[in-house]
Amino acid sequence: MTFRLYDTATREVRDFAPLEEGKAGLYLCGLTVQSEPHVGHVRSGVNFDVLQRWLRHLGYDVTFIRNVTDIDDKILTKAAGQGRPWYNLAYEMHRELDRAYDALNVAPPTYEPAATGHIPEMVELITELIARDHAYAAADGSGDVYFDVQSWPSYGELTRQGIDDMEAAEDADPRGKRDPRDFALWKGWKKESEPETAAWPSPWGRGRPGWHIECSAMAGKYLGPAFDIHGGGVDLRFPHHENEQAQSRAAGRPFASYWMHNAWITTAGEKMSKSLGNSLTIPAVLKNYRGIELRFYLLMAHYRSHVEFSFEALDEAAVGLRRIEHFLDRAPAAETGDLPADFVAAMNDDLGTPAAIAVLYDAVREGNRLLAAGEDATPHVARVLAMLDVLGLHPDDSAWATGGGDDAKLTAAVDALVAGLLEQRAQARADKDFARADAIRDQIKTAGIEIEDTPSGARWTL
RNA sequence: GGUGGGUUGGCCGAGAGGCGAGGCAACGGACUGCAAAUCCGUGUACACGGGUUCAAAUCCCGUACCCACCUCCA
Repeated sequence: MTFRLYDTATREVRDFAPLEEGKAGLYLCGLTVQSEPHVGHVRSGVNFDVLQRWLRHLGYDVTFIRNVTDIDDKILTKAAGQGRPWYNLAYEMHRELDRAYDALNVAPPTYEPAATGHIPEMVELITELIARDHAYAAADGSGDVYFDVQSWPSYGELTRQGIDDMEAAEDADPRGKRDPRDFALWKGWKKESEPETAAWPSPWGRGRPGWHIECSAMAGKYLGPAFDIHGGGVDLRFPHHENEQAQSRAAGRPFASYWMHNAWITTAGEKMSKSLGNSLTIPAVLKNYRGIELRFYLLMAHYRSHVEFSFEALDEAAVGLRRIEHFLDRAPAAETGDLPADFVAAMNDDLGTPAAIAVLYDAVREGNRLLAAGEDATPHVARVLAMLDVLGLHPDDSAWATGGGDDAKLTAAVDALVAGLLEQRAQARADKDFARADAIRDQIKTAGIEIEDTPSGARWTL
């Protein structure tokens, strides 16, 4: 059975056929590091992390490039408003993003290039485009360089739009554009409003890169002129990905074979954005939820499905996850085993994580049934661990071991205290003094600790 | 105006012509001193109106409503 994935360009699920046998090259448009990451931002990170893990599981040698955009209008404006250097803001938010990815067990890519580190590659690409008559330096002396969309007949092919049907942005400054739909490859330095640190030398004067060119340049540098899969959020299809493809192909690079786009996470029916406040930033959510719970929640929906975020749904996901964890807690330890065929089929079908999780629950239920019957559930434990592992949800994964020493010490301390009380309760139960036994249980419960009686004695959980 | 997507049970969320994915909640049962945990059982869901078909949530036509993108966006 082969891996199949939905390709936005062809609008159909297609067999994955890599350019080079046994290898897979992935490029994901990462974030513009201008504010704290929120739940919506990390979705593509988690989705592509699952893709990366699945391709590796299938035996592919994966090269995964996920960029960071560390210079753009917003960063400049925001940093100026805060009275600090733009690079300081971008760097801080980049570190914040790394923490969010770590908390969700999003494995690092092969490399995470930043736009500002690849100015020469972009200049090179722009030069090539000018030489091929697909780009031009603005005649108004602004130092801007634009891509000439009229010079590229297949412009619009990715999103199936004809140039004539596109609305030109009403608020777009026409500047030196030949056509209002031409987009900036290079933005000339505006001395009066932009810091000199945000301007790099180029054949067209000092300036900074347009948004789209960085991805074409970096994908080209690390993955070559042609690579397998390019991904990002649906909003990036146009203009970002359309432009990336146009400028890359116009420069003679075939570019991506498959395009993957994840759907939105909205709140109150709206796109998440800074205007909705900070309650949904990753640091805020992680105050009340574990990273593994958020990751599980994100994987319960298919990556191409729109998700209406709610804390109620996140709570439900967390409860469901705890059932899986509880099974592993009480079942005998086992090594990670093989994946059930149904799980593999679900994942091979365009990363069908919801169907895959259904298989996971089937294994948990059957394992619990065997445990209740006093039979050997080891094979089911092995299967469950294998499935969790490939989804990045393995409980022993070091990513979940946050807090470190203090947490462990605290757990040990609580365990000692609760153990004493449980001993008293066990004695009371042995004496049939159930009133006293229940009083002890209530006392422990008041502290937020649940007691559960098992054949081998009582156990506690927070 | 152009392009793409959506509407599934109390809730979340899969599926894409024929056995009711799965989860959460609820109810009944088993187990338990009582619980908890666990297991077993319980639901006649597919926006609306037509059509095709032996068979439609799934295909076709139409209608309604919602959303995204159209050069800042995960």
